[in-house]
Amino acid sequence: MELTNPDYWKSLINIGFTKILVLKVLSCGPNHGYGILRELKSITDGCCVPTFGSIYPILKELTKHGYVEVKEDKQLKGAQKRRVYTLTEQGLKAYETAVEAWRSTIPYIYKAIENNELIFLEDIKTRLSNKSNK
Amino acid sequence: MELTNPDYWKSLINIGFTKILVLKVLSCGPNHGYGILRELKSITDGCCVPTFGSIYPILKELTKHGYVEVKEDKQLKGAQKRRVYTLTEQGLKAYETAVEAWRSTIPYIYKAIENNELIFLEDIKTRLSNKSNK
DNA sequence: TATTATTATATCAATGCTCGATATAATGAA
DNA sequence: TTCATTATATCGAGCATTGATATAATAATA
Repeated sequence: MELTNPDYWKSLINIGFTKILVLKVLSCGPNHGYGILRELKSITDGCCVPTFGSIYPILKELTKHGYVEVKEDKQLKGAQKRRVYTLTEQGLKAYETAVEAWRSTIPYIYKAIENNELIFLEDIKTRLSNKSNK
Repeated sequence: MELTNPDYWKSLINIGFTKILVLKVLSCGPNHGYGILRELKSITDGCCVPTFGSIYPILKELTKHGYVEVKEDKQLKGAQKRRVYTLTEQGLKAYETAVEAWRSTIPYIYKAIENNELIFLEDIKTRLSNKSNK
Protein backbone atom coordinates (compact mmCIF):
# COMPACT_ATOMS: atom_id res chain seq x y z
CA MET A 1 0.00 0.00 0.00
CA GLU A 2 2.24 2.74 -1.36
CA LEU A 3 -0.21 5.58 -2.00
CA THR A 4 2.44 7.96 -3.28
CA ASN A 5 3.18 5.54 -6.12
CA PRO A 6 1.04 6.28 -9.21
CA ASP A 7 0.99 2.57 -10.12
CA TYR A 8 -1.01 1.83 -6.99
CA TRP A 9 -3.80 4.15 -8.10
CA LYS A 10 -3.63 3.08 -11.72
CA SER A 11 -4.12 -0.50 -10.66
CA LEU A 12 -7.06 0.43 -8.43
CA ILE A 13 -8.71 2.43 -11.21
CA ASN A 14 -8.20 -0.41 -13.67
CA ILE A 15 -10.30 -2.74 -11.53
CA GLY A 16 -13.30 -0.71 -12.53
CA PHE A 17 -12.11 0.13 -15.99
CA THR A 18 -10.76 -3.03 -17.61
CA LYS A 19 -14.06 -4.81 -18.14
CA ILE A 20 -15.82 -1.93 -19.90
CA LEU A 21 -12.76 -1.49 -22.12
CA VAL A 22 -12.96 -5.14 -23.17
CA LEU A 23 -16.64 -4.72 -24.00
CA LYS A 24 -15.86 -1.50 -25.87
CA VAL A 25 -13.27 -3.23 -28.06
CA LEU A 26 -15.65 -6.10 -28.76
CA SER A 27 -18.42 -3.65 -29.61
CA CYS A 28 -16.21 -2.59 -32.54
CA GLY A 29 -16.01 -6.16 -33.85
CA PRO A 30 -15.02 -9.73 -32.94
CA ASN A 31 -11.57 -10.17 -31.49
CA HIS A 32 -9.41 -12.57 -29.50
CA GLY A 33 -7.62 -12.21 -26.15
CA TYR A 34 -4.24 -11.22 -27.44
CA GLY A 35 -5.78 -8.89 -30.00
CA ILE A 36 -7.96 -7.19 -27.40
CA LEU A 37 -4.88 -6.48 -25.33
CA ARG A 38 -3.07 -5.02 -28.33
CA GLU A 39 -6.10 -2.87 -29.08
CA LEU A 40 -6.25 -1.66 -25.48
CA LYS A 41 -2.60 -0.74 -25.59
CA SER A 42 -3.28 1.27 -28.72
CA ILE A 43 -6.50 3.08 -27.80
CA THR A 44 -5.31 4.00 -24.32
CA ASP A 45 -1.74 4.91 -25.38
CA GLY A 46 -0.50 2.24 -22.99
CA CYS A 47 -2.36 3.89 -20.10
CA CYS A 48 -4.77 1.06 -19.27
CA VAL A 49 -3.30 -2.28 -20.18
CA PRO A 50 -4.32 -5.27 -18.08
CA THR A 51 -2.23 -8.45 -17.92
CA PHE A 52 -3.10 -11.85 -19.38
CA GLY A 53 -3.87 -12.92 -15.86
CA SER A 54 -6.89 -10.67 -15.90
CA ILE A 55 -7.90 -10.67 -19.57
CA TYR A 56 -8.38 -14.41 -19.96
CA PRO A 57 -10.46 -14.93 -16.82
CA ILE A 58 -12.66 -12.02 -17.92
CA LEU A 59 -13.20 -13.58 -21.33
CA LYS A 60 -13.97 -16.91 -19.68
CA GLU A 61 -16.57 -15.33 -17.42
CA LEU A 62 -18.11 -13.31 -20.25
CA THR A 63 -18.49 -16.53 -22.24
CA LYS A 64 -19.88 -18.50 -19.33
CA HIS A 65 -22.61 -15.91 -18.74
CA GLY A 66 -23.51 -15.39 -22.38
CA TYR A 67 -22.14 -11.89 -22.94
CA VAL A 68 -19.88 -13.15 -25.72
CA GLU A 69 -19.79 -16.11 -28.07
CA VAL A 70 -16.53 -17.89 -28.81
CA LYS A 71 -15.35 -19.53 -32.03
CA GLU A 72 -12.04 -21.28 -32.75
CA ASP A 73 -10.18 -19.70 -35.61
CA LYS A 74 -7.72 -21.77 -37.63
CA GLN A 75 -5.78 -18.94 -39.10
CA LEU A 76 -3.71 -19.42 -42.22
CA LYS A 77 -0.63 -17.52 -41.09
CA GLY A 78 0.98 -16.74 -37.75
CA ALA A 79 1.23 -18.78 -34.63
CA GLN A 80 -1.29 -20.37 -32.29
CA LYS A 81 -4.92 -21.10 -32.98
CA ARG A 82 -7.09 -18.23 -31.89
CA ARG A 83 -10.23 -18.04 -29.86
CA VAL A 84 -12.35 -15.29 -31.36
CA TYR A 85 -15.02 -13.63 -29.20
CA THR A 86 -18.14 -11.97 -30.54
CA LEU A 87 -20.39 -9.72 -28.45
CA THR A 88 -23.94 -11.04 -28.01
CA GLU A 89 -27.04 -8.89 -27.65
CA GLN A 90 -26.78 -9.46 -23.91
CA GLY A 91 -23.17 -8.30 -24.09
CA LEU A 92 -24.15 -5.10 -25.84
CA LYS A 93 -26.72 -4.47 -23.14
CA ALA A 94 -24.00 -4.99 -20.52
CA TYR A 95 -21.79 -2.48 -22.30
CA GLU A 96 -24.57 0.08 -22.37
CA THR A 97 -25.22 -0.45 -18.68
CA ALA A 98 -21.54 0.11 -17.95
CA VAL A 99 -21.51 3.29 -20.03
CA GLU A 100 -24.44 4.65 -18.05
CA ALA A 101 -22.78 3.78 -14.73
CA TRP A 102 -19.63 5.62 -15.75
CA ARG A 103 -21.55 8.59 -17.09
CA SER A 104 -23.37 9.10 -13.85
CA THR A 105 -20.18 8.77 -11.82
CA ILE A 106 -17.84 11.00 -13.81
CA PRO A 107 -19.20 14.33 -12.51
CA TYR A 108 -18.25 13.28 -8.99
CA ILE A 109 -14.83 12.18 -10.10
CA TYR A 110 -14.33 15.71 -11.40
CA LYS A 111 -15.49 17.06 -8.09
CA ALA A 112 -12.86 14.93 -6.36
CA ILE A 113 -9.98 15.95 -8.60
CA GLU A 114 -10.79 19.47 -9.73
CA ASN A 115 -11.44 22.59 -7.77
CA ASN A 116 -13.70 23.84 -10.52
CA GLU A 117 -17.45 23.70 -10.45
CA LEU A 118 -19.24 20.43 -11.04
CA ILE A 119 -19.01 19.49 -14.69
CA PHE A 120 -21.74 17.44 -16.26
CA LEU A 121 -21.31 15.34 -19.33
CA GLU A 122 -24.35 16.88 -20.97
CA ASP A 123 -22.64 20.22 -20.67
CA ILE A 124 -19.48 18.90 -22.25
CA LYS A 125 -21.39 17.30 -25.09
CA THR A 126 -23.22 20.55 -25.78
CA ARG A 127 -19.96 22.44 -25.95
CA LEU A 128 -18.50 19.83 -28.25
CA SER A 129 -21.39 19.97 -30.68
CA ASN A 130 -21.27 23.76 -30.62
CA LYS A 131 -17.63 23.54 -31.54
CA SER A 132 -18.20 21.16 -34.47
CA ASN A 133 -21.04 23.34 -35.78
CA LYS A 134 -18.75 26.30 -36.07
CA MET B 1 -21.71 -11.35 -12.23
CA GLU B 2 -24.83 -9.59 -13.52
CA LEU B 3 -23.40 -7.12 -16.00
CA THR B 4 -26.78 -5.72 -16.98
CA ASN B 5 -27.29 -4.57 -13.40
CA PRO B 6 -25.99 -1.00 -12.85
CA ASP B 7 -25.08 -1.87 -9.25
CA TYR B 8 -22.46 -4.30 -10.48
CA TRP B 9 -20.64 -1.55 -12.35
CA LYS B 10 -21.10 1.02 -9.61
CA SER B 11 -19.49 -1.34 -7.17
CA LEU B 12 -16.59 -2.01 -9.52
CA ILE B 13 -16.04 1.70 -10.11
CA ASN B 14 -16.16 2.43 -6.38
CA ILE B 15 -13.20 0.14 -5.74
CA GLY B 16 -11.04 2.69 -7.50
CA PHE B 17 -12.94 5.69 -6.30
CA THR B 18 -13.59 5.29 -2.58
CA LYS B 19 -10.05 5.87 -1.37
CA ILE B 20 -9.47 9.12 -3.25
CA LEU B 21 -12.83 10.39 -2.01
CA VAL B 22 -11.80 9.73 1.58
CA LEU B 23 -8.55 11.63 1.02
CA LYS B 24 -10.48 14.44 -0.67
CA VAL B 25 -12.81 14.83 2.31
CA LEU B 26 -9.86 14.83 4.71
CA SER B 27 -8.05 17.39 2.56
CA CYS B 28 -10.91 19.76 3.48
CA GLY B 29 -10.28 19.26 7.19
CA PRO B 30 -10.09 16.65 9.97
CA ASN B 31 -13.03 14.27 10.21
CA HIS B 32 -14.11 10.92 11.68
CA GLY B 33 -15.36 7.73 10.01
CA TYR B 34 -19.05 8.37 10.37
CA GLY B 35 -18.62 12.00 9.37
CA ILE B 36 -16.63 11.12 6.27
CA LEU B 37 -19.42 8.80 5.17
CA ARG B 38 -22.01 11.52 5.69
CA GLU B 39 -19.85 13.92 3.71
CA LEU B 40 -19.47 11.41 0.88
CA LYS B 41 -23.21 10.91 0.75
CA SER B 42 -23.62 14.65 0.47
CA ILE B 43 -20.94 15.54 -2.08
CA THR B 44 -21.76 12.64 -4.40
CA ASP B 45 -25.55 12.97 -4.04
CA GLY B 46 -25.61 9.41 -2.75
CA CYS B 47 -23.85 8.17 -5.89
CA CYS B 48 -20.64 6.87 -4.30
CA VAL B 49 -21.25 5.78 -0.74
CA PRO B 50 -19.12 2.96 0.64
CA THR B 51 -20.18 0.87 3.64
CA PHE B 52 -18.68 0.88 7.13
CA GLY B 53 -17.06 -2.39 6.21
CA SER B 54 -14.83 -0.53 3.79
CA ILE B 55 -14.46 2.88 5.41
CA TYR B 56 -13.05 1.70 8.73
CA PRO B 57 -10.43 -0.68 7.29
CA ILE B 58 -9.32 2.14 4.95
CA LEU B 59 -8.92 4.54 7.88
CA LYS B 60 -7.01 1.89 9.79
CA GLU B 61 -4.62 1.33 6.90
CA LEU B 62 -4.15 5.05 6.29
CA THR B 63 -3.22 5.47 9.94
CA LYS B 64 -0.88 2.48 9.94
CA HIS B 65 1.06 3.85 6.98
CA GLY B 66 1.22 7.44 8.16
CA TYR B 67 -1.17 9.08 5.70
CA VAL B 68 -3.39 10.29 8.51
CA GLU B 69 -3.03 10.98 12.22
CA VAL B 70 -5.72 9.95 14.66
CA LYS B 71 -6.91 11.65 17.83
CA GLU B 72 -9.65 10.61 20.24
CA ASP B 73 -12.31 13.23 20.63
CA LYS B 74 -14.35 13.38 23.81
CA GLN B 75 -17.21 15.36 22.45
CA LEU B 76 -19.49 17.30 24.73
CA LYS B 77 -22.78 16.34 23.12
CA GLY B 78 -23.99 13.39 21.08
CA ALA B 79 -23.18 9.75 21.33
CA GLN B 80 -20.00 7.69 21.10
CA LYS B 81 -16.46 8.94 21.43
CA ARG B 82 -15.05 9.85 18.06
CA ARG B 83 -11.80 9.07 16.35
CA VAL B 84 -10.83 12.14 14.39
CA TYR B 85 -8.43 11.74 11.47
CA THR B 86 -6.13 14.47 10.17
CA LEU B 87 -4.30 14.27 6.85
CA THR B 88 -0.50 14.28 7.16
CA GLU B 89 1.89 15.76 4.61
CA GLN B 90 2.40 12.23 3.31
CA GLY B 91 -1.36 11.92 3.01
CA LEU B 92 -1.63 15.10 0.99
CA LYS B 93 1.07 13.75 -1.31
CA ALA B 94 -0.95 10.55 -1.70
CA TYR B 95 -4.03 12.56 -2.60
CA GLU B 96 -2.13 14.51 -5.23
CA THR B 97 -0.77 11.30 -6.70
CA ALA B 98 -4.28 9.92 -6.90
CA VAL B 99 -5.54 13.08 -8.59
CA GLU B 100 -2.82 12.80 -11.21
CA ALA B 101 -3.62 9.13 -11.83
CA TRP B 102 -7.29 9.96 -12.39
CA ARG B 103 -6.51 12.96 -14.57
CA SER B 104 -4.38 10.90 -16.90
CA THR B 105 -7.01 8.15 -17.10
CA ILE B 106 -10.15 10.19 -17.64
CA PRO B 107 -9.57 10.94 -21.33
CA TYR B 108 -9.60 7.21 -22.05
CA ILE B 109 -12.74 6.73 -20.00
CA TYR B 110 -14.39 9.24 -22.30
CA LYS B 111 -13.09 7.35 -25.26
CA ALA B 112 -14.71 4.21 -23.88
CA ILE B 113 -18.10 5.78 -23.18
CA GLU B 114 -18.49 8.49 -25.77
CA ASN B 115 -18.42 8.34 -29.52
CA ASN B 116 -17.12 11.87 -29.61
CA GLU B 117 -13.53 12.83 -30.08
CA LEU B 118 -11.04 12.34 -27.30
CA ILE B 119 -11.59 14.94 -24.62
CA PHE B 120 -8.70 16.20 -22.55
CA LEU B 121 -9.03 17.84 -19.19
CA GLU B 122 -7.02 20.83 -20.32
CA ASP B 123 -9.59 21.35 -23.02
CA ILE B 124 -12.46 21.17 -20.57
CA LYS B 125 -10.81 23.61 -18.20
CA THR B 126 -10.26 26.06 -21.03
CA ARG B 127 -13.92 25.86 -22.03
CA LEU B 128 -14.99 26.39 -18.44
CA SER B 129 -12.87 29.48 -17.96
CA ASN B 130 -14.14 30.85 -21.29
CA LYS B 131 -17.65 30.38 -19.96
CA SER B 132 -17.01 32.18 -16.68
CA ASN B 133 -15.29 35.05 -18.49
CA LYS B 134 -18.39 35.72 -20.55
C1' DT C 1 -39.71 4.90 32.88
C1' DA C 2 -39.18 2.38 28.64
C1' DT C 3 -38.42 2.41 23.95
C1' DT C 4 -36.66 4.10 19.72
C1' DA C 5 -33.64 6.81 16.73
C1' DT C 6 -29.30 8.57 16.04
C1' DT C 7 -24.51 8.76 16.45
C1' DA C 8 -20.33 6.01 16.27
C1' DT C 9 -16.78 2.28 15.84
C1' DA C 10 -15.44 -2.38 14.59
C1' DT C 11 -14.98 -7.14 12.71
C1' DC C 12 -15.91 -11.15 9.74
C1' DA C 13 -17.02 -14.29 5.83
C1' DA C 14 -17.85 -14.53 1.07
C1' DT C 15 -16.70 -12.94 -3.16
C1' DG C 16 -14.18 -10.88 -6.82
C1' DC C 17 -10.26 -8.60 -9.06
C1' DT C 18 -5.19 -7.45 -10.31
C1' DC C 19 -0.53 -8.65 -10.89
C1' DG C 20 3.39 -11.33 -11.83
C1' DA C 21 5.19 -15.72 -12.50
C1' DT C 22 5.03 -19.78 -14.97
C1' DA C 23 3.84 -23.10 -18.64
C1' DT C 24 2.79 -24.48 -23.23
C1' DA C 25 2.86 -24.11 -28.27
C1' DA C 26 3.43 -22.79 -33.29
C1' DT C 27 5.86 -20.27 -36.77
C1' DG C 28 8.82 -16.96 -39.21
C1' DA C 29 13.26 -14.78 -39.33
C1' DA C 30 18.11 -14.38 -38.43
C1' DT D 1 19.50 -23.50 -34.35
C1' DT D 2 18.12 -19.82 -31.82
C1' DC D 3 15.26 -15.96 -31.04
C1' DA D 4 11.18 -13.03 -31.42
C1' DT D 5 6.47 -12.95 -31.96
C1' DT D 6 1.92 -14.63 -31.62
C1' DA D 7 -1.35 -16.90 -28.56
C1' DT D 8 -3.78 -19.17 -24.61
C1' DA D 9 -4.04 -20.54 -19.79
C1' DT D 10 -3.54 -21.09 -14.66
C1' DC D 11 -2.15 -20.08 -9.90
C1' DG D 12 -1.04 -17.78 -5.50
C1' DA D 13 -0.60 -13.57 -2.99
C1' DG D 14 -2.54 -9.44 -1.95
C1' DC D 15 -6.16 -6.31 -1.70
C1' DA D 16 -11.02 -4.46 -1.85
C1' DT D 17 -16.19 -4.54 -1.46
C1' DT D 18 -20.57 -5.81 0.48
C1' DG D 19 -23.69 -7.14 3.97
C1' DA D 20 -24.31 -8.99 8.38
C1' DT D 21 -23.47 -8.61 13.07
C1' DA D 22 -22.01 -6.63 17.52
C1' DT D 23 -21.31 -3.03 20.81
C1' DA D 24 -22.24 1.40 23.06
C1' DA D 25 -23.79 6.13 24.52
C1' DT D 26 -27.24 9.61 24.51
C1' DA D 27 -31.32 12.39 23.11
C1' DA D 28 -36.04 12.35 22.14
C1' DT D 29 -40.40 10.39 22.37
C1' DA D 30 -44.26 7.89 24.28
